[in-house]
Amino acid sequence: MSTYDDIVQLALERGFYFPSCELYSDSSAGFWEYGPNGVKIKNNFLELWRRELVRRDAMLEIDGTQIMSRSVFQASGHLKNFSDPVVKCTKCKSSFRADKLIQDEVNIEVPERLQNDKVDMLIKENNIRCPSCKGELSTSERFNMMFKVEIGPNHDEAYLRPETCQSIFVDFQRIFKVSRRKLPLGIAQIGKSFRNEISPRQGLLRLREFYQAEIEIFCNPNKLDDLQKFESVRNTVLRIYDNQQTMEVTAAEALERKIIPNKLVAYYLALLVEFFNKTGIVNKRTRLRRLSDDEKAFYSSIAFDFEVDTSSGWLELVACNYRSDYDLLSHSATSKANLQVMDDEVKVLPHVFELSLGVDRCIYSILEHSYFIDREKDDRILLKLKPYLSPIHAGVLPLLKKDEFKAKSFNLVSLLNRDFDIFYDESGSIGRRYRRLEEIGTPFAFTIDHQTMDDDTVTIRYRDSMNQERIKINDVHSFLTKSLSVDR
RNA sequence: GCGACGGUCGUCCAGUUUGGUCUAGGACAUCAGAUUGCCAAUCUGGUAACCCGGGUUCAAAUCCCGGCCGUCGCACCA
Repeated sequence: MSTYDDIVQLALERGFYFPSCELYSDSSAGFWEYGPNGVKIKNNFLELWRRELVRRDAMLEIDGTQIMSRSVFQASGHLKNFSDPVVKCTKCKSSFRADKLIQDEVNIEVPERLQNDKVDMLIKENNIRCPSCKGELSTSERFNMMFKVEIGPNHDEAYLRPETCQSIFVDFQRIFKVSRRKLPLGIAQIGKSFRNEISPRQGLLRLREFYQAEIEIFCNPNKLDDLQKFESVRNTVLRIYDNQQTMEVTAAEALERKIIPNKLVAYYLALLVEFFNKTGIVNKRTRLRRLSDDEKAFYSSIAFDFEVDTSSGWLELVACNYRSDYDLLSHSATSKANLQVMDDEVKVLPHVFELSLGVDRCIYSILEHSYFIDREKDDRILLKLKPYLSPIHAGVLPLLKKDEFKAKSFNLVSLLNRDFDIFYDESGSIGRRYRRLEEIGTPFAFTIDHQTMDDDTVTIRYRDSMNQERIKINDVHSFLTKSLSVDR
């Protein structure tokens, strides 16, 4: 059984995540729910993201709507670029990209944005038939990866956003005006995005409805190397993959060797790497892959993918794109608003460097890199999650199911449960209870035993080492506070 | 979306070939009780499933058709 299967099984058994609407047989692929443990680890992950990126760099966070008007996607290019003409064979039901099919069959250039009836005409004129069975082709239809929704009684056209960043671009002007901030300015957002994938697969790795945590850095394109705060990350080691090889260089070296073109990009890539070093994802199994020209999105001039090695290969977690002025320019043109801002007495249309993170993929990767089977100890399964990411911070367990043990336990629980995620468990043997806790990554367990009755100390048991120590009940709260803090 | 294979308690699996024995069985997990008292112990008892819809039949987990989901391959992935 592969690690992927292990994780899926653990997710199902312990409520990390599971298929949406599974009670009903008409549930669709590509939709997954986070269960109780999954929500907690996701929240903890996002709080770490806020800490290490948003707060550290004094970014501003917003929360935009998921439904956005048609014009937004006209400006962003999604209406045009996100939709393909598709024809189906009436006989064998195969479907084809109409523009590509015509191009292949008749060898003429077909513009992507050709009207449906023109496509149909071309197919008819050239007598194009199904390439696999020679059956007759249907008239063409548009397949757009965006989910269309209708608003109000007039069915006004709108869409579920296919990426969260559009909210940031359309909100930029107001935020910049009212926040009294200067360039460069990071605006961040956590939220859901929606893509009508043709064939979603592999659980959390490819979803139709998914979480993104995006950061858009608005900057003056003439000042990309004017960045004092770069000094704080100049020695941060980046693992960069380029030309089929991975090299480890500091941020400063990467600049000197022109692997990264400017300080601004280098600084944010370094922040991102430092953030991931605190997630429990193994550093040596990550890389910043420099994208070649033909892999880049059309709007991107500099592109790195932050990737992680998983049991199903290298997986893209964060797309880092220098989008230049593509977004603000097109929103400016479509909306007729002037989106220029003042920077040092000069009017400038900001450029954008983007860090677009796929939350669900990160959660999966963290689970996979944390999953261990302890062959020394009866093959116990444990998730070696960072304590601050764990869905349960600590267990509170009475050694015996006696009233005085329970009473002491409840006291301890009430001392802790407003500040930490605590699980109280009195059922079964003590060993079994420890095993259940460590399977969901709980780093500590406090056991109320006979000695507790004498001196108000409890046993603390550590997940990874299984070691035990005694600690005063009154010190437990500060112990947890200290143990759950994130290293600087 | 196409093709191949699959879908049975929370999880994994048996049963499907040859319809009736299935009132659907086991293991692990879970719950209650007993026992033990610091690492998945033991005993007793319990909860819990044939993916959905239609068809064939006296009778369907089992055969047929359609749908949905999953795995893999192809295509797709701004």
